[in-house]
Amino acid sequence: MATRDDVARLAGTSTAVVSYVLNNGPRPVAAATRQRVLQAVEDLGYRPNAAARALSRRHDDVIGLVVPNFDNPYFAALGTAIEGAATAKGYTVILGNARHEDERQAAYVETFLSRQCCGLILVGAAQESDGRNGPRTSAILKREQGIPLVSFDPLPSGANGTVLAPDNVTGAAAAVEHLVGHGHSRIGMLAGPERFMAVQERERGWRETLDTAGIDAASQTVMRCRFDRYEAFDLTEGLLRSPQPFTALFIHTDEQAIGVIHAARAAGLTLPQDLAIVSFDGIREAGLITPQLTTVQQPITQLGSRAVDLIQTQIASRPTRRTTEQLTCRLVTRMSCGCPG
Amino acid sequence: MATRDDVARLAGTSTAVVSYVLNNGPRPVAAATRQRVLQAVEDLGYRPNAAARALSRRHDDVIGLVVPNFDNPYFAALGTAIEGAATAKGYTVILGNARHEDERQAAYVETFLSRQCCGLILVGAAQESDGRNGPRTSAILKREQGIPLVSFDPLPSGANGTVLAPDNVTGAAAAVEHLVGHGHSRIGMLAGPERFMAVQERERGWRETLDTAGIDAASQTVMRCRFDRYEAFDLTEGLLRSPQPFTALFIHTDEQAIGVIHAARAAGLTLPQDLAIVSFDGIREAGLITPQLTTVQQPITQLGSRAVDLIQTQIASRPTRRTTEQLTCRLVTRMSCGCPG
DNA sequence: GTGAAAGCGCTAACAT
DNA sequence: ATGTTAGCGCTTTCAC
Repeated sequence: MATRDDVARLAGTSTAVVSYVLNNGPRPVAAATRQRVLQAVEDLGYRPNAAARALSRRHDDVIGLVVPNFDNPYFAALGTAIEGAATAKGYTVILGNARHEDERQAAYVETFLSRQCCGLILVGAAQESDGRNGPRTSAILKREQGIPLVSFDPLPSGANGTVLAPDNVTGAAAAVEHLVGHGHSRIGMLAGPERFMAVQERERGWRETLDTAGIDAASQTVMRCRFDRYEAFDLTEGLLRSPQPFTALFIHTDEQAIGVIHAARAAGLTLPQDLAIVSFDGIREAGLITPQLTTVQQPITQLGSRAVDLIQTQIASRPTRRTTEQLTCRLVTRMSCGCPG
Repeated sequence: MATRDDVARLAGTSTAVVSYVLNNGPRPVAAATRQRVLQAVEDLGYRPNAAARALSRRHDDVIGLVVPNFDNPYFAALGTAIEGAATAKGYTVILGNARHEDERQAAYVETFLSRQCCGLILVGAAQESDGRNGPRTSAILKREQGIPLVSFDPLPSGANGTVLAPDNVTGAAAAVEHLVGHGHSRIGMLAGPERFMAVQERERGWRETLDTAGIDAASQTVMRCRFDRYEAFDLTEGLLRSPQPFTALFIHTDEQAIGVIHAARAAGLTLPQDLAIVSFDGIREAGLITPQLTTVQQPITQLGSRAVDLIQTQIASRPTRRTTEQLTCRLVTRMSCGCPG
């Protein structure tokens, strides 16, 4: 493997100059010299050693991204958005799959940090009842003052960075209002595990909207299951075979709603006539499934690019406190709610 | 950030000893000394600098994995399997999303290589008409002699490593035989883009089985579309509204079959009565959708762990030629083919 | 505009 | 069993 020394030798210059041209700085280089260097790089098939560079610079243009599970289309889409935005700005992203385990998330964070990554983006890996990151992850984050950090969950106290999220409460409210507008008064909720902030927020949006509409939320059905379609299917399949105390359901995610659609089909129900549903996220599949899902569309692309922007900002001036930022969602009406489509 | 010097100082020993205990070798360390070192590491919250280590060792225990698209459940599952196997063996995997672009795949390969990764696993990113990797990726692979390499597509000539894949031909044959067994004689195929090896192989299995059964394959319908359910939906939705010259379809992937199921529903067809389908892959969703998919199940977990084993083998003795390895699939009969389920 | 050289944090051969 | 030390390939300050 050719090194920078070889390039310098071939170009008849010093190693410093090679750096200057490869990095476009910090010193200027004469056009002719630059040409010779570039030529030498080409001839040698030279590839810079990123480890050496990271060691010398004490940081690497790599963003560490941890997602809870890339089998989930929403996380896959968000991951793709983040990766796209990062790549466009010249960062490389390295992806870890936490599988919803604090241990694994912590291991990835350690790995990324030890590789001198320039920032961390953590998606939906809460483990604690207060919606914060799990103990192992939290411990690392608290120690790691100054690392650019964007989290889609609340940060542990002591960790600095920004919490980025969709406006769950408002989005959920729009969804439930829409269902009320369709004339429903018995509107249940299929929520997620209680320890997630997003779960709590969407549930709050549901509850408050119901109350505003004069419907007693406390007497409505609340069900809970994990985020995947399979679990939602298992939960609702048997249940939907008998009459239920709701005519409509607000569902925490599209992914879960897809499970409900399958379960309803298995139970012989026709949606939206027998059961109207509205969910949250706006994954692509929401537009494919029958009935097409009315859903609260998250600005996934913007969330991705905003996350990267925030990392960039924090690289420039290290985070010294926690900030929060919410992006607005918009209700996309399709057919599952009872609209003509 | 504490360094190895700090640890040595606190433990009252030399930096070499710290390395010996942290790496469990290459020299033995007295139990008492080891304890002091471990204690110092703990006290300082010391985290080794992976960049420095990679620079010094000239390699890093990281496996670079490139998938074409992690929005696709099959690739997500395979990625998860690979990641799980790698983690279990002490490797870290860094994931790149090529989005089916040679440029992007090549960029990831470069990145991984420049970070001293110890091996490369490339999944389904063929770009050439012969099923091989695209020009940019191929150029890199050819130059990079000796890097442990596992590819799920054919390797460019000049590159060494092993091509790992399911036994597509045999699997496809089993699927088509099953359809013939159900009494179908007009069995079309929904294939993928022709340039992929897997596409050619599954198509061959279909063709040969038809011929063996005395059915003229050349007069059967062949359709093609990309690997996602959306494209399969778009392709077949209009089409299925009018009578078709096939009563059964062998579909290249479950993902595409899901698109067909949605399209059939939109067209008012009932599966499997109006159209029987069998597909390939065995993703989890095959068991959820209605009708449940009869499919050729790939041994996804084994493919993942085998890929990592192969990397490990090649680390021990560098690859000097190309080898091929196929894993057997098995037909899982469910309802989409016409079986009672 | 260019070159020399001092590190960055770690590994491992060599010495004790 | 432990310590010394010469790199690994790159960046960057400082001199010229």
